[in-house]
Amino acid sequence: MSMAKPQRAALKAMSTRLSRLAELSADELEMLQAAEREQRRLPARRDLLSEGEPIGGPRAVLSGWACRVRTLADGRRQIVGFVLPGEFIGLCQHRNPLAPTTLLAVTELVTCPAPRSEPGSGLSEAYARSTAFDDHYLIAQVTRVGRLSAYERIADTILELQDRLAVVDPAAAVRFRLPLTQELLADALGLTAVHVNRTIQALRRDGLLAWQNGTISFPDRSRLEKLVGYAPIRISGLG
Amino acid sequence: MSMAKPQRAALKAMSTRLSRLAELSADELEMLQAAEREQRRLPARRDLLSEGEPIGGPRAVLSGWACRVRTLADGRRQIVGFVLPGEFIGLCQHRNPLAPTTLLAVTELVTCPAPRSEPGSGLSEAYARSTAFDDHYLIAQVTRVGRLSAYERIADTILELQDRLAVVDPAAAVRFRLPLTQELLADALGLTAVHVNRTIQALRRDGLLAWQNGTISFPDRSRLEKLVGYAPIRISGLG
DNA sequence: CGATCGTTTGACAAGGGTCAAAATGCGTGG
DNA sequence: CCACGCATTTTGACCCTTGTCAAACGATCG
Repeated sequence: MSMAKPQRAALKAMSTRLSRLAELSADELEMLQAAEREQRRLPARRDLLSEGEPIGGPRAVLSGWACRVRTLADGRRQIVGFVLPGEFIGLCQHRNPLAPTTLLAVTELVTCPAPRSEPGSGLSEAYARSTAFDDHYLIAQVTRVGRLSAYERIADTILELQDRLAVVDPAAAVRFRLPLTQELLADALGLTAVHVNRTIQALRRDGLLAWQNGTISFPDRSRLEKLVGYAPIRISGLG
Repeated sequence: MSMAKPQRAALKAMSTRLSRLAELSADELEMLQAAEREQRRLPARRDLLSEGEPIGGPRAVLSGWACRVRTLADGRRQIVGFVLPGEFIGLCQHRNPLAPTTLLAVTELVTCPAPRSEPGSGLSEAYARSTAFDDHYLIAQVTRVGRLSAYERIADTILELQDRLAVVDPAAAVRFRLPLTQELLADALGLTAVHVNRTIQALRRDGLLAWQNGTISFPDRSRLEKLVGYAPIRISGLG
């Protein structure tokens, strides 16, 4: 096998997403693109970071999926959230931070460093907005797991994931690869894999979800949104 | 009854907590104490802020409890977290932020503005650490609601609340007032009030929880901690 | 072509929800 | 001090969603 080295397609999820989050200067854009060339590659199913461990500098995911996991003493697992292309790991304002969760590569992963920003700059605004989105995702996760039925949880999650993917890859708004096993979904949703399986079948039967070979699409997205009360996230006014 | 006007004891939860989170300069401390005199009082059971609404400047809670709520279209409610004395509302780095949750006063509430900090200052480090704690609380909340049994959820929550209260009020480490109805607890834990009630009775029967007239204590805290796998939060190394 | 991982199915169990009513507590006003 | 009204807690009976255990099925990979 030919490991590592460069790859053909340029990966630019970080700069793409950040420039949608705020107005960036030409300098900042260039800096980001330079950072995107310092890639680090990681095999699937590997921990990038363990809970309680000191965090290295902030990094962005350029391709692949990661998830943030809490594992209990008896082996129960809760996935607290996913990290998608263009999103960040370890964005943190204070000194000597420790990882609040373990970070697990769901698929093979390409990451790059997230450059430092000047206070008051466009880039720092973009980071701040990214952080605000992360916050919303966590809040949405609490609500999902706390108050939605299994049926609603699954739909709501996948709807959110589609929106997040589409920020960086417009094609995802039509259909997208979901690289999750039903067991991972279960761990994210506070369910068991068996029940996730049955519930997905129900969604399919109801004509609300198509999931073939790991590719997702929604036959009638707006009906589904209404049914589970999904609404896209807004973090700021005048935006 | 003698309502309102000033109050006897000086409220200083904000400066107390912040100075435990980082080394503050004398100037900063003074600024905080000045801010603590600009109090705003709010009756219990009132919204301070609604989901999706523009946020005013950041504020701290000086006394009383608030909670962050998501309400679904059909009336289901999820409490995403609590805000205790010394903790913040609307700490946010980006411009024109919208509230991600509704903010509800659980008890009567006294708040004050949270002064701006200079980048790189001790105060800004303290804010950053406070934010990191908020993050942890949210992550813990996901894990609780996603993977713990009712019994564990209740214990784990109350243990966490005790630790958080004790930051500002050492006496809370022995026993403290929990101003929550069983219904509020239920909405926080993704349970029903009826089930919360039965579960609390179980905790009492097991000699793990004493709850009389709204005052909580733990007859054997370390046993309880082990039983539910509770561990205090650490956000940073060398700290 | 076995091994392994993920999905699917079935039968059954249990944790927690629902509904309804009784009991308790508490602030208000007489 | 008592009486009322409301909110909260408590109890009981029953039900439903989701979990558990086990096995079969299907893909993918050395």
